[in-house]
Amino acid sequence: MNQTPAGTAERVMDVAEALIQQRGYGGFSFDDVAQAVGIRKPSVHHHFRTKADLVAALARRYTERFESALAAIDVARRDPLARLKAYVQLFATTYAQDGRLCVCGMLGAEADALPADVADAVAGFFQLNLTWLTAAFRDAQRSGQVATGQRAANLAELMLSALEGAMVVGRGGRSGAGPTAVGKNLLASLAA
Amino acid sequence: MNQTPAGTAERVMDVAEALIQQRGYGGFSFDDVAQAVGIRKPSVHHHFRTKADLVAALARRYTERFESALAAIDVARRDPLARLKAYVQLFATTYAQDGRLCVCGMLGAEADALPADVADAVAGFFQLNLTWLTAAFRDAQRSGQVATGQRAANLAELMLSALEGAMVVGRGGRSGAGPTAVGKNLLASLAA
DNA sequence: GTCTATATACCGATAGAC
DNA sequence: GTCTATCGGTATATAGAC
Repeated sequence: MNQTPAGTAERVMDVAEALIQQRGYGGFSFDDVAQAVGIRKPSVHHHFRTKADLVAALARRYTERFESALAAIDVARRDPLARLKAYVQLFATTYAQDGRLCVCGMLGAEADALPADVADAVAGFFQLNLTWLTAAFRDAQRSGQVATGQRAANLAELMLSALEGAMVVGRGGRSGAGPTAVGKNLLASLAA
Repeated sequence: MNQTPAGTAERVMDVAEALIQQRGYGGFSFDDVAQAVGIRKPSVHHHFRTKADLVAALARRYTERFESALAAIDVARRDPLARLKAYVQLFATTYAQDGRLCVCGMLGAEADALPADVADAVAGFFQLNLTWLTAAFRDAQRSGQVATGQRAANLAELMLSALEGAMVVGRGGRSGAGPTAVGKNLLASLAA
């Protein structure tokens, strides 16, 4: 009647996710994960046959959670600009955890070295974000809160790029303020 | 009288640089470099004692070349906005080579997994860029080409973040337009 | 300056007992 | 579901001949 101790696979993904955010796909091993979870390396393989399986599953879970967060913003906020500000906060919260990068930002940088399944999951994350942001900017332009000189899809890519890049610059350059300030400054610059 | 065949160390750095731009610090080995250069692994160690030495030297060379490119822009262009457009082109040229990332953008993402010497070199690159961009935006604001609502230092971080992020999003998301379009759209949005 | 050979460690992954 | 033991491969790095 007792199946999985209700959560080992999830704990494995939790640990692997944090390691990817800190060191990247090539920067962690099954042994790292095993030690942090408190089991042995073959036990990790029992839950995820290969490293590609583990990271692809983790990237899909990350994307699903992000999708839920976006849906929650749509429910909680009706003001278009308030939605965009809440979106920035999503990245800020991640970065506030010891300077952790977005999982798919890190994996996107390493895209050339990733298994196909993982690269596909990363592409799905970016597509999800661009679609949501495009709609949000379109609404913000219609409500007169964002200038209409640029196409909404272009503003979406600009926003996503700025936030992903702000994490990289903030971490690599040490002095960078991170996604909170960059997102805030971008929205201020785009105001109608 | 014959010293180094005048260039093996440089060829090693050339190859390692391209591999980092494609796969990251953890994604290439001395053997990869040796094969691409056409020598054996211990010969690479003869020129650079450790991997950290190689990558730190390579990152410093990259920063020096970037510094020269910035100086060349200052000489060739007097118009502040034209200088910013030329800056965008620096990133666009890199990305146009098979979607190569900025060396320090890639290394910045991996910062937590980097030897101290390498991380220091990466931080120097970002600092150089932020300093130059801050001066360029300050001049563009004074000439009336860029809106004055934001501090020049904040616009500098926004621009650098957007360009670094555009490479990550463009590569990871496949559909992304890359730094050329993102930089152009940002400058258009910031116009006075 | 380049080579062969090697030391040592770690990697992802599997076999099979409990 | 977790374990011990291990395979085969590759990593960084060094010793010493040419």
